[in-house]
Amino acid sequence: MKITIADIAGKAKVSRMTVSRVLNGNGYVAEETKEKIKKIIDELNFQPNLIARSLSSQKTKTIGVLIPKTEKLFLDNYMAQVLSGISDGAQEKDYKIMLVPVNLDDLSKGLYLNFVKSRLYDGLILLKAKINDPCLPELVESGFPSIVVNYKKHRDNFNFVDSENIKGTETALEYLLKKGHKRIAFVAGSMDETNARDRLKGYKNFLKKHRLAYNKDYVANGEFNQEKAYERAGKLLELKQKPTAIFCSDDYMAMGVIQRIKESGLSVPEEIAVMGFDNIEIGAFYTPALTTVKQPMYDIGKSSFEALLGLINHQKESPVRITLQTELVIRESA
Amino acid sequence: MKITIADIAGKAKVSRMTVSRVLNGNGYVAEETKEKIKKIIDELNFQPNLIARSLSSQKTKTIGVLIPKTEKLFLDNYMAQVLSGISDGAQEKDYKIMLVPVNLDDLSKGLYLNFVKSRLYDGLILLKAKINDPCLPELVESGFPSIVVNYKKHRDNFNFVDSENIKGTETALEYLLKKGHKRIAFVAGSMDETNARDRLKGYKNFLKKHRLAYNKDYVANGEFNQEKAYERAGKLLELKQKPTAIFCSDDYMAMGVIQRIKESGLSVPEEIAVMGFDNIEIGAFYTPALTTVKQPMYDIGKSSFEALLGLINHQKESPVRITLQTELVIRESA
DNA sequence: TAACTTTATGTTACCGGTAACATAAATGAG
DNA sequence: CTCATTTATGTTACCGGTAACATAAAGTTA
Repeated sequence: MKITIADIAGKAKVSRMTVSRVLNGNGYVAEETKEKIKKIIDELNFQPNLIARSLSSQKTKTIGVLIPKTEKLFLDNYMAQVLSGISDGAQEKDYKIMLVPVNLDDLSKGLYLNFVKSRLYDGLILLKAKINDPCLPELVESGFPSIVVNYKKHRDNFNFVDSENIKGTETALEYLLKKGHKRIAFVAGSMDETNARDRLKGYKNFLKKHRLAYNKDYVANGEFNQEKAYERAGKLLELKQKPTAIFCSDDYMAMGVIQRIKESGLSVPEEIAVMGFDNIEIGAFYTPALTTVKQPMYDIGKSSFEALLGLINHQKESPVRITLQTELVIRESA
Repeated sequence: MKITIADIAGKAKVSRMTVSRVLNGNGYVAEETKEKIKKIIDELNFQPNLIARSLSSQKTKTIGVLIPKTEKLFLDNYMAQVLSGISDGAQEKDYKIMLVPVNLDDLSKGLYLNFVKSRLYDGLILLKAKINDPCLPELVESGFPSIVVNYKKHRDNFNFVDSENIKGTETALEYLLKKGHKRIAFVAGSMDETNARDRLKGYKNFLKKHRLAYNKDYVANGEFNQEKAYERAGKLLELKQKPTAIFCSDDYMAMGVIQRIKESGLSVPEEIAVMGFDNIEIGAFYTPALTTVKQPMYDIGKSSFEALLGLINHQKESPVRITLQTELVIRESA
C-alpha cells in the first residue's frame, strides 16, 4: 500500500539514489533512465514521504509563524492580512506554513529556542512581538533565521519588517491640521509594541514641528482594543475643551471612538473628526467610512516571508531591516 | 551543539530507549532513573527532534487544514472564526496545524491523496469544500481521517460538521413573518456549497409551510460575496412590488444589500428589513446592526478538530455527522 | 520455593529518504 | 592514444527517534 522510493527503484532496476535524483532534479541522470523512472512514479502514484526527506536533508520547507494566543487570533484584520501575505509568499516558493500560537503568559525563557530545536521549521516569523519579550534576544543570538514583523529595533541584530509608523502618523496629523484642527487628541496603542510607541512619537514630532503644545489630557493611553478605545473616548468627551479631532493608533480603536462619539450625540466628522491607522477592510464600509493611514499589511507579510527565505538560503545577511511606506486614505471620518 | 537522545543516554549511562520512555512518559522507568534523566535533559536543554520522532512513530501530531486559495483567505470572518476554533482545539491536545491553501482551479484528481501520502498530517480538515469537488470522494474512500466543515452529505461516508442551515433559515424567516413581512426576498449563496443550498431549501420550506407563493423575482442567485449581493439588491429594488424584507445567505451579503438600500434612499429596517446569516463580528458594529442567524463558527471549528482527533485515535468511526444549532440574533436591521 | 507477574532496562531493526563518497563508462583535449 | 573531465549510477552511512521483542531482577501468589 505504502509506496517508497525503494519500490520505484526496484521496478526501474536502478538504485534508490537514482530515483531520488529524478525526484529532486539534481545530479546526473540519463534522459532515458529519467523517463523510465518518471513513468513508474506516475503509474504507482508515488509521492515521497516528506517527513523522511526532512529528517535526511535537515530541511523541512516549513516556516513557523508565531502568533500571540489571544481570543482574536484570526479575527483581527491586521493579522489576517499579514498572514495572507505570508501565506502567498510561502506558497509561491513551495514552503508550508505552520501557525504556532504562543501563550504570552508563559513566555518562559528558551521557548522560541525550543521551536528551533524541534527541527520542524526552517525559519520563524514573529507577529505582534512585545518589546520586552524575553525569548527574542536569545533567538536572535542563536542565528536561526527569523523575522519580526512590525517591530523596529536598530540595536541588536534583529531582523524586522516594519512600516513607516512615525512618518505615517505625522502625515496624517498634518492632514488634520490642514483641515483646520488644532486640538487633536491621540489615542495610543499598547506601549509594549514598538509600532505603538512610534506612532506616539509621530504625534509628539508633529506637535513640536508645528509648535503645538503637548496636552496630556489629549493623550489617552491604551491598548490596541476597540472597547478600551471606546472608554477612552468617553473621557476625552468629558473635557471642557473637547478635541476637534481624535487620531487613533489603529482602525479598531477609531471605530470604538466613533461609536462613543455617536452615542454622545455628536457627529463625525462635523463635530469631531476621527482618524485611524492600518486601513482594515471594514473601514471602507463603516459609517462614516474611516479616514486612515494605510499600512501595507499584505506586503508586510509577503516581504517578511521573502526576507526570511533570503536568510534561510544565505542570500541575505542579518540584520535585515525593511521599512515599507504608508499612505493616507481619505474617506469620510476626517 | 545539537543534542540528541543519545547524548542524554550517554550522560545518564542508560540506553536511548530509557530516555525515550522518560520523554514520552510510557513504559517502566525506575523513579530514580527518571529523575536522573530529567535532570540531565534540563541541564542540556534537550528538546527532541520532532521530525525524527514523526518518522519513527508514523505520527506527526499535525493536522492539515485545506483552505481554498482565494484572495479573502483569512479576511473572511467566517473562516477566521472557524480557524480560531480549530486552532484552540488543536492546541489543547498538543496538535499543530498547518494551513494548506488549495487552488480550486487545479483540483486535479489525487491532490488530496498526495497530501495524505506526504505523511505530514495525521488528519485533514477541509473548509469550504465544493459539492462537486473531484478530490473529495477518493479521500473519503482512502479512509484517511478527514472532516469536511459546513458540508452535509448523507450519502457516502463523508465525515462532516455542519450547522442547522435549513432550520436556522426557517426560524429567521418566521421571525420576519411575525413582524408582518409577507414579501420576503432571498439572496442566495453559491449553489456549489451545500450550506447555500440548504439555506435556499429553508426558504422554500418556509414558503410552503406558510402557504406563501414562490416568486422567482424575489430569489436572487448569487455567491457569498458582498459586491455581488450589492448588485442583486439593486435589481430587487427595481421591482414594482418591492420586497419589504430581504433575507441574505450570509452577513457579508446582508451588508452589501443594506448599503445598496441606503444608497437608494430607503431606510433599513423601516422601509426594508434585512437579515443575514453567520453572525460575523462586525455585524454588531454595522449601522444598522445586523439581525442575523448565528452560526457557532468557533464551535464548528473546535468540534471539527475534536471529531478529527476521534477518528485519528480510532475512538470514533466514520461517518461522523455533527450538526450544531443556530440561534436568532435580533438587532436593528430587521 | 516454584511459577507467575510486574518492573526495569537493553538490543535490534526500522521509519524513508539524502549526503558524501566511490566507481565506471563515455566524452573530450592534447 | 593517453589522461582528464564529464556523465551516469551505485554504495554506505546517517538523520534521530521509536516499536517490538528480549532479558533479568524484584515482587507476589499458591
